[in-house]
Amino acid sequence: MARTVDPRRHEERRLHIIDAALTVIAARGYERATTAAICREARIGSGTFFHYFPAKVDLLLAILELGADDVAQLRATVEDIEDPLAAISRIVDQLIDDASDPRLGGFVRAVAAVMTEPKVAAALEADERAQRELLLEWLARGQRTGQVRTDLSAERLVSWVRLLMDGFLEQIAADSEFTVEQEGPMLREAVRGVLTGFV
Amino acid sequence: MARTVDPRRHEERRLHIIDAALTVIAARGYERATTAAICREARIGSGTFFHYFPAKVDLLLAILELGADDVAQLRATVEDIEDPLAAISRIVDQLIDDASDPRLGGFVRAVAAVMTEPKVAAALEADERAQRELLLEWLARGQRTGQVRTDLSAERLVSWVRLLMDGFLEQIAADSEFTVEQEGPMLREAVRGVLTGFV
Amino acid sequence: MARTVDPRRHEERRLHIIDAALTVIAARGYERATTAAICREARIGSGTFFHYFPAKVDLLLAILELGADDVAQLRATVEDIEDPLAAISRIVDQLIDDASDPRLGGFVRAVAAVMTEPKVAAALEADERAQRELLLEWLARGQRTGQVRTDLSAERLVSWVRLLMDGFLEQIAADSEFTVEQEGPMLREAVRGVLTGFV
Amino acid sequence: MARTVDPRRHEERRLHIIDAALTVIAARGYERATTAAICREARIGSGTFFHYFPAKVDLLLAILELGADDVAQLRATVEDIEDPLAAISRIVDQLIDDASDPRLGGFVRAVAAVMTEPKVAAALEADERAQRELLLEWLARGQRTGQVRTDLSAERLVSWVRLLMDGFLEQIAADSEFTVEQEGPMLREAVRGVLTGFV
DNA sequence: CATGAATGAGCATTCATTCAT
DNA sequence: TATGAATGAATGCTCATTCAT
Repeated sequence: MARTVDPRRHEERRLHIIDAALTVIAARGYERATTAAICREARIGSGTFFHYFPAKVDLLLAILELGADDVAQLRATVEDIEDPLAAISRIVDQLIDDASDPRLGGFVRAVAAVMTEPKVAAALEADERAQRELLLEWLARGQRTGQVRTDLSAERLVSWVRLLMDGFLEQIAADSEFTVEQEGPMLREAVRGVLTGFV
Repeated sequence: MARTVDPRRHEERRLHIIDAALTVIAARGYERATTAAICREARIGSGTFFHYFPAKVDLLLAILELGADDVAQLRATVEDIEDPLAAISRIVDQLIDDASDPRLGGFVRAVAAVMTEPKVAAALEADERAQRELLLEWLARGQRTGQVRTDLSAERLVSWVRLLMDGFLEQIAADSEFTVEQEGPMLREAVRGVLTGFV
Repeated sequence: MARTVDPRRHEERRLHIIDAALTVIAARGYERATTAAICREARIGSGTFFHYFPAKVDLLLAILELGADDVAQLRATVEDIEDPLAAISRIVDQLIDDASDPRLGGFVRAVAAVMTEPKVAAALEADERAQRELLLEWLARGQRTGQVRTDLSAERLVSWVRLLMDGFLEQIAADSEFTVEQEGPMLREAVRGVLTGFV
Repeated sequence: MARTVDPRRHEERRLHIIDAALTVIAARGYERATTAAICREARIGSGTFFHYFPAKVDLLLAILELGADDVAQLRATVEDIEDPLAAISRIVDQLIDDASDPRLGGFVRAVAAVMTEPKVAAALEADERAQRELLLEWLARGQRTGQVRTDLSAERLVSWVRLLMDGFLEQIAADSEFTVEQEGPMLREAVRGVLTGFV
């Protein structure tokens, strides 16, 4: 009668726990998101939790992994776009889309606070690098086509686009008047302003 | 008639602990900054810590209080400036100055992760409000003088300036290539760009 | 469908901890009965302790609860007795029985020292009230049948019976020559003396 | 200019601290009566406290010492009385007098809870022994004169008188309706009842 | 003498993790 | 596989006591 794992069910449940964790971590921060609270939210026993994740930190790592996947997918999505500025716009749109999940801001804050943990730092850095690389390619291309200013290095421009994106997420999280719907377009404008120079 | 408290020494020591705490909290985050670690950094006994702060959270509150004082002082500093854009520039310069302390970024992250705590949330909101109000006044004045765009409300513009400032701090903390010296001028430029439109 | 809680085992373990606590508290007093000492006595880990009781004080409350149950049971036991004096005698016998547990005296002392704690005070008052009420009913009945003196109010008589009972417990605890076996009968006699007057 | 101790002032202050301690200990119990609270009550600095008492426990010991002195004084007071029953009555009266200080009951409870401490146990036992001895002498004398029952050993009778006295104190402390004024005479009656047999 | 700042041992409690069922 | 009872290391905090002024 011993049936081995149903991988589908396993993955489904794993994602269910991740989703619950996202909710709890975004609301309380990583340290205050106790495994007990996550299990309650996910309606599972604590034992089950550790069936799916060897340790609490691995749950965080799994979420970051998912983020890395998203970047890979985004990279594929924009691959076929011709116009560099359009591609970058698409990347920014993706952030705006993601920011619609009200948990994202809180989660990003939460993760930032655990950067000490070497494993988290590594995962985060990989994520960061992937995102920067994606931007870097399109910015460099834009510079080559003359659509993006060249008085700043592509690397610096990446940092500034990231600055806008991070700042955007933070404002969304911090200020209830600052809504994705209203400010999303402004973000696009600001990114374009940074890339073309403010004049 | 015995010697009683020397308020000077008391305040000095208090600031010493706060300084040590700033270091540890910035490096590890609030939760992981154990009182033991802070005491070690400050070279004091645990009893001494609680002699100066009734609870760990009050230390955090004290630091935020210091931040509120800084805002008040900044407000006084710019009071006499005539040109609104110059005043705003001065405010941005202050941030750039503050950001030279490499701990600030980590500390801001750390605080963001504890916003759950009602007392911290209240203090943070007060801080935030003070900063926004200061900006708001000068932005509104700038709008009246026609130096600042008026197609966006002053409130929204405040949010965008804050977005740039928060994002700047985050990049400073996250990216070692992103230095205050090099990017400070760019921040001023970006703020001006936001306020005048990126035409 | 995994095995869930076995309520029987849970209750058993809970009582085991309570029993250990009774020993330690009686010996050292409540404050000096550290949770660590109780855990050692019960041969459990500190985590287990707090698995069964949310806080140390709740353990004390649980013990007092048990006492309240005993009073309820005693009330039921004497319910069918006809003769008021016999019923009161039965109540006194119960105390004498309980006093055979050498820990009782120490425990009573220990509890008395924690009466500051509001929750403890409330529980203790409830206990006290239950005991007084039980006595009161039978004393009043005894007064109506003429077996109990009526020159003192039933309430005052209750206080005096309680005085004897509390004093008895205290002597048992304090004086090794004062044994339940030898002095129990004398207590019965003294109670009867109080109720009928010492002519 | 160095003047040595003024013994009068020293003793005065010492008693002042003891008085404050009595208040605090009676209200909170010994463990919860922090030295800080006692110092606050006595309006002295914590350093001063330890000038007068080497350790907190020594304060308790000093209070018990005072109790022992009272017994000695009581012994002297009754020395000249002829009638044993009158002498015993005088001893009981002393208790009733002492019980007028509403702190006594709480203090007795508090001390009972610290009996673990060997030094306290020793002091308490000395106190206890002194009181018992005083009673014993007069009870034995009463037995010899035929005024006190002889079917119980003098030692047992002592225990019973103590039982009444302890129980009286406890009721005073526990029951606000049970007042010294009203119940004092009843205590005298009860003691007499115990000594002569309840018939 | 009087003071209170400084100390650290000791305590209650939390929480990630293990494991028998 | 899923569960939750059991665990103990780690943490924030209290408080008696010391000592320089």
